[in-house]
Amino acid sequence: MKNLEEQCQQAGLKMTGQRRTILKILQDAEDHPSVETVYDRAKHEDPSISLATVYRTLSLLEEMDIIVKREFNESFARYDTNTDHHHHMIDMETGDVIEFKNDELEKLKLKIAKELGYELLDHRLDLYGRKIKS
Amino acid sequence: MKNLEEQCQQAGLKMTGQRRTILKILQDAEDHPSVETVYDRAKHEDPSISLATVYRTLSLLEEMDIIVKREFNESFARYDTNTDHHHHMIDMETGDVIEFKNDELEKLKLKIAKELGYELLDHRLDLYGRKIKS
DNA sequence: GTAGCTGCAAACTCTTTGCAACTCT
DNA sequence: AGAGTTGCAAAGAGTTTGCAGCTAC
Repeated sequence: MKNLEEQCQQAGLKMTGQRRTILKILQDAEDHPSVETVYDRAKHEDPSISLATVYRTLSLLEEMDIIVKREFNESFARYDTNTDHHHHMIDMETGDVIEFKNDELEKLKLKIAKELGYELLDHRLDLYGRKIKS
Repeated sequence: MKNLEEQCQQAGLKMTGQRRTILKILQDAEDHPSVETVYDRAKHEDPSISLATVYRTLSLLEEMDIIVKREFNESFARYDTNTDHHHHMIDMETGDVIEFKNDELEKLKLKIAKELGYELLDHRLDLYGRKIKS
């Protein structure tokens, strides 16, 4: 993934301490953190940071297509740092989110859209399951 | 689709006027109404019905697996009266939601889950697109 | 008669926003 | 210096809940 700080600077955003903190958290994130999670991690670095700033920054980054907002069947949103096209397997016991790609699926979804008479602009596939103990 | 009123009665629910009203609306619905939409339609039949009752009834029906709660990328939930397994093509220009089924997809999703080491409990595929003018 | 249901209003959760103070450039 | 950013607290949307009265069984 590209350097987020550079991308933001080039877009003309002011690089404040709070933004640097949030960008670093996103860059390092290997999960799909909620706003609250980003806020908790940020407070660790900078205890004075506010939740409002986290909300504002994440919305901003989403508009810039730097991160993607995801709404699984939860009461809150999560953010996805990896903007490559992929899908999600959600572990219903632990809440873990596993990313995967699948070429067959990519072909199939185009075919389905075409059959319905639509040009495909976006899509999502979320699988919900339970880990099989082996 | 089976008669909703019967299903509810058999489950031991009291058949109040409000419930009858809501069940009729769901039975007749050909779309994926939000809580507010169900409420609006219900008030038409019975102006004294309350939003809280609509919320309570829909949650109840969802727990009984009579309807399915859907969260598209909107700030509110919709309910799906058709519990057959199907997916959605969302028209990004009009907001229309088209249902479809696809056997190939059903097979593929099972295969993917298995490869990831998961037992599949639920899933969703939403396609977002624009109608092709012919 | 009574368990369960209802309407109302208050409360709750997640998110957004107005504003005065502050800070990057 | 000035536009953009921040923290705070208040407000907003959507949803849930406690309670006293009501209703189906």
